[in-house]
Amino acid sequence: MNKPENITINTIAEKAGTSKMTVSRVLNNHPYVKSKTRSKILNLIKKLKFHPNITAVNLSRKTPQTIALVIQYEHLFTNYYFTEVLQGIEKIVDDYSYNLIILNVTSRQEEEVERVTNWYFGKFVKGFLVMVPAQDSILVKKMREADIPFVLIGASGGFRGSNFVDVENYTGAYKAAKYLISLGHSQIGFIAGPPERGDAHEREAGFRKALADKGVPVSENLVVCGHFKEDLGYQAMLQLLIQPTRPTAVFAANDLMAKGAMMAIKESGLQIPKDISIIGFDDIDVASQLIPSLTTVKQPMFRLGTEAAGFLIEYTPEVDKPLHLILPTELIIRESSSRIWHFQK
Amino acid sequence: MNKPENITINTIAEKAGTSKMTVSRVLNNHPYVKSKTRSKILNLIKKLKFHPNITAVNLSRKTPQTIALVIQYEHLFTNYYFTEVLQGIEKIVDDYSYNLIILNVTSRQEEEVERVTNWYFGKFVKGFLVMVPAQDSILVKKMREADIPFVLIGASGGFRGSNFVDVENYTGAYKAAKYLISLGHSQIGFIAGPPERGDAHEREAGFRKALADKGVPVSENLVVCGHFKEDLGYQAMLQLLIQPTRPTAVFAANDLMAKGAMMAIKESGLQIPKDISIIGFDDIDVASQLIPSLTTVKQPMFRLGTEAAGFLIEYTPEVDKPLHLILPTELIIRESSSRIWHFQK
DNA sequence: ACCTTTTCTGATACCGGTAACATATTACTA
DNA sequence: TAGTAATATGTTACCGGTATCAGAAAAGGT
Repeated sequence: MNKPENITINTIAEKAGTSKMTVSRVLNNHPYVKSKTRSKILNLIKKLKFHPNITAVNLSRKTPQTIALVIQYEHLFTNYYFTEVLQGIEKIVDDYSYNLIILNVTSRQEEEVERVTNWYFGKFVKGFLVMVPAQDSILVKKMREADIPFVLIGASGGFRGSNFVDVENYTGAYKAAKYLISLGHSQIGFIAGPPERGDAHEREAGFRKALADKGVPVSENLVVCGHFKEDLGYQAMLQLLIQPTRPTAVFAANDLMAKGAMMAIKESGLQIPKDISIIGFDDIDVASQLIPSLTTVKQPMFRLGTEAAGFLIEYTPEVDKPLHLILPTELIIRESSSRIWHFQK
Repeated sequence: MNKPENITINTIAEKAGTSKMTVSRVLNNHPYVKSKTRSKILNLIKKLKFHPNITAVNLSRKTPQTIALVIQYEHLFTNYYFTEVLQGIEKIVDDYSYNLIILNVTSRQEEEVERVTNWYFGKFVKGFLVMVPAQDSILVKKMREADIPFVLIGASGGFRGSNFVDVENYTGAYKAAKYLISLGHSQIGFIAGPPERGDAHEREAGFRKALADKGVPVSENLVVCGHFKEDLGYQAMLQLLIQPTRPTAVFAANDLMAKGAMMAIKESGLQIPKDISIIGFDDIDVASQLIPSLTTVKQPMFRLGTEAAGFLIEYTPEVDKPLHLILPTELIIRESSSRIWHFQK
């Protein structure tokens, strides 16, 4: 009758001839264990393939050792940089020996909200990292009402009471536009993101402000929306190309759209940056691999993840002040932008 | 000194004047509770906002009530149908009152494997649903070695010993190609997926077999690779368009590439389906919204999720036989395909 | 050599639920 | 109306760890 071989901390203690408390100390790297005892226990653990029961650990500790990341898969395809943020999160989670679970939410159904918050109420997670674009998310609303610890990633607008990490969308866009102007461009197109999203909105605002500050007029027919999607960026560029005053430079509110736009430009027989300079936002992986490589505004995506996760893990209610962190963006100049080449029209 | 208000099952029992066992029975819908007692307890639960401690529940039950979905975000962008599979999974998980967590893996690092398997060894999850494209995944290898329950979704090739659910890639592609031939086409292009992926391979094989069976020769210059990506589908189509014998029909191994191909066709001034018929694979959401709407091979994606999750949840080791389920695909005829219009060349 | 401090180990209670069994109540049957 | 079955509730032990405190062994100081 070989029973199912359920190896627990007791099994190890028994075989090692110690109490289970000593085994627990070894597991948690407690200093007060004789090195001989320690190694004997470690050997047994390895030999018997013992793994502590996550659930039991969680139950006996006061605070959970797990955090959850909440994302909306539907929107993932415009959150291309998501992967890099996740890497940052995982780095920190690992450093703290925490666990990370990912939860998916779709729309704005009450029912789904509970499925998420139950992980907190059920004392399994310490809190949430929230990456949903919509500000009006009822999930976020419920979390605030219930005093659940959470950190918004990349959605600062309208949440002054909550924790968030975000990037300088406004300033980044401002810098990009200013840079184009400094290269001599004055007919500058803009491919905007989805108007309902805060980050998209801020980027457009930064763009407009830079032009205004420098006395460059914004031609409204050179501002088109591409909803952060590559194919719509392509379409948007086609629109810009048929305008009577063709832009000499185009600023796309994210790299994906910039990529689409570059394709449109190339197909129309024009050259980048000779005929049209192009600049993006995000600095996603492929930006540097495009031909020509894409000038863009780099978001510190990895750090977005580390900061958010670090705060949540360290967070102590009633002690910590809300986290309002806005990370700087950086203009990365590559080949797709250049000084205006010749006078047009 | 208002203490942190930790509401447990004991709190409820005390206030209700019963034992905590009765409360537990109410929580689990056990029939033997007087309805008056039941409603009194339910009211207290609602009033005090009690939520059972997930961790404690897991610890006292023998089997965990949670399953994990393992995905590879890097590859997500070619797994566009992922969202629909997920919905199927969530449906079942919900029906069984289970929980679902999502775990991300990136490459093939040992370290990551342990992070995943620990959820099982730590007795928190009953098993895994695995959606990683690579057959050579060391995660899958380890899971097999350790006898961890798991179900592969959409990756049947080479895993005869493991559980999997997949779709009839071969047959689906065969049907699609046969259909094109039946419309009178004989110069048929094929835009292939990444050669290292089993599903891509099967689709190509089905395509080739159909042509062979019907005595239609495969021109190798009409077979190009698009790696399941939209923009590469576009590029691939451009390739096909400049071939000396332009195809009158093109079969793309997934809808995303078909979408890109359609764009290329339209831009070249040709009409779909008048000049070129096009057909995809997957039936992703947008397929029916394209103009013209896309004829495609529909995968039962939702059901892929329900079957996999259902099996894993019901699974009993040593009793159940391995799950080898291959779901049928269906040819959905829409506007993008038609009988050959005129004789070319 | 004795006393203090530091290092090491164990006993016990507990985290918050559920399982299994026992007991008390009601309902039904003859 | 007693006797049995069905319904309703409580008791106890336990899931597998950790915290806390107490005690033992080793190390250090004078």
